[in-house]
Amino acid sequence: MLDIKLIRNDPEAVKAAIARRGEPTSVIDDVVRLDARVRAIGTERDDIRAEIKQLSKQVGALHKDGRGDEAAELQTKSRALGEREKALGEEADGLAEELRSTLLNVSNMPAPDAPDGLTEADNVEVRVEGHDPESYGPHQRIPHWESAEELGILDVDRAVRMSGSMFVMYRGAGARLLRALISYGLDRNRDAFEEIRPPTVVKTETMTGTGHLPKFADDAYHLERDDLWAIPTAEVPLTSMVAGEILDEAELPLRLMAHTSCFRREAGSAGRDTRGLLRVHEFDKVELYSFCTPEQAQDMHMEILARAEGAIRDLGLAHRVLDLACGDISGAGARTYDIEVFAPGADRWLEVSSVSWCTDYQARRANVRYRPTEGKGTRFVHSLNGSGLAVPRVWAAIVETYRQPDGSIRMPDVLLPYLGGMTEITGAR
RNA sequence: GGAGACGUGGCCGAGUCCGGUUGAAGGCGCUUCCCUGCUAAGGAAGUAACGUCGCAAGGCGUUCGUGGGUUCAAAUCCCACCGUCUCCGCCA
Repeated sequence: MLDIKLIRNDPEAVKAAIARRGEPTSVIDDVVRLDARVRAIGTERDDIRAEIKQLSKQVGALHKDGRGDEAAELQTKSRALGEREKALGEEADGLAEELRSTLLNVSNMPAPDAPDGLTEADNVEVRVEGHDPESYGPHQRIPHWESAEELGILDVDRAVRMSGSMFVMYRGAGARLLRALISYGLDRNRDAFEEIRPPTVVKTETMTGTGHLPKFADDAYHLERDDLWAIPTAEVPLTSMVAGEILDEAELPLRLMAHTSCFRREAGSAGRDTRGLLRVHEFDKVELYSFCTPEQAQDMHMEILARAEGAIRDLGLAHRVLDLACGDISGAGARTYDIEVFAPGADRWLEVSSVSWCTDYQARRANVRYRPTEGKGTRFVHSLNGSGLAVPRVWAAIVETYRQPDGSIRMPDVLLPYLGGMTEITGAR
């Protein structure tokens, strides 16, 4: 969430920033109004509390001296104050809650240099690499859901039978390729990132802490009996890892990475992208994540982008980098770059990574701070995240890009160390 | 799943039975200063976060796992939840 003090001091600037996303700015006025009332009532309540504390001390002293009558008098007075305090308290709490929930629905302010525009059509293409539409042979123009099924390395029908539509199953060499991609994705970042294997199922509290609830409840899987949620991304447990903590500046930047399954109901996109691996309910992903100081954030954003893009580039996949327009940046982000690979068979660009700089927006909500080495007090950290490797779509792009005229699929060189001598896929085994 | 014990500041650890200047003894750690040829030892002072008011000094409030309740007053009493530990059962 946004800094209430910033809104208080300069509501117009905040409104201007929010407007760039195409979101209504009237909520800012609501926030300012609520905030003023919360503070006014809060001050009054605090004064009464202070008075009650004073009286209570006196009561104690009087009892000790055996002056019960005088004490009883003060008690009556204090009791009356207590009722007033309670009433004020309820009002203050109610308003504070309203303020908080209003504030939670305000998205982060886009970075000043994020491109203008409200839709993905306004995204700015930063660069394209390795893409030449003329260069693809007819053998590469076969969508993976056809070629992979034919080779027996992807089995959608049976997965659907056991789990429903939009679930998939990899088999044989296909499963091995998937596993190789995960190891590859983790290993190439091992120089700087700590590998985490977090739980994939978390409490309601945890999902709420990262802002995935209540807003995206419809998009997440819920285990009702135990009131647990399947994570939509490793971002959830990674953020929660340090939620509420105060870090030392010396430990920053904290770099974390995690491979997990990610679960998404895709409630809003039923019927779209249903073929093959374009959009699935459960997928593997290697997530890169960092907490750092505001000063380190810019470089860290570039570092994560470079690492995510590097992984795609070294796999030899055609790809492009987009600088997202304000209106297309997700709620917590201030600046986001997307990486899309080109899948020649499906004949379309597939988003495989979204690298976001969330400034202190997430940290404020999760309450992650750090203690500066110089100076006193605490500051909120900045958080950044990006998919290091979203497996299914990369898998699909490899299967399509590396398909040979004879129908076999050559393996990218960088994956060979993970494939135990398998240089091509000619069948499931 | 059953039975029991427990959850206090950066850490260890008193206080909880018998509620009252206890935001919390003592210790460790850390910071600054003194002493000292250097280091160690020793001495002195300081050492939570957040909110709010204030130019500031500082005042007030909140926080002893979390949330409720009782009371003039709660770390202390009651309830619920979360978590940890021990024993038993079960089990990859």
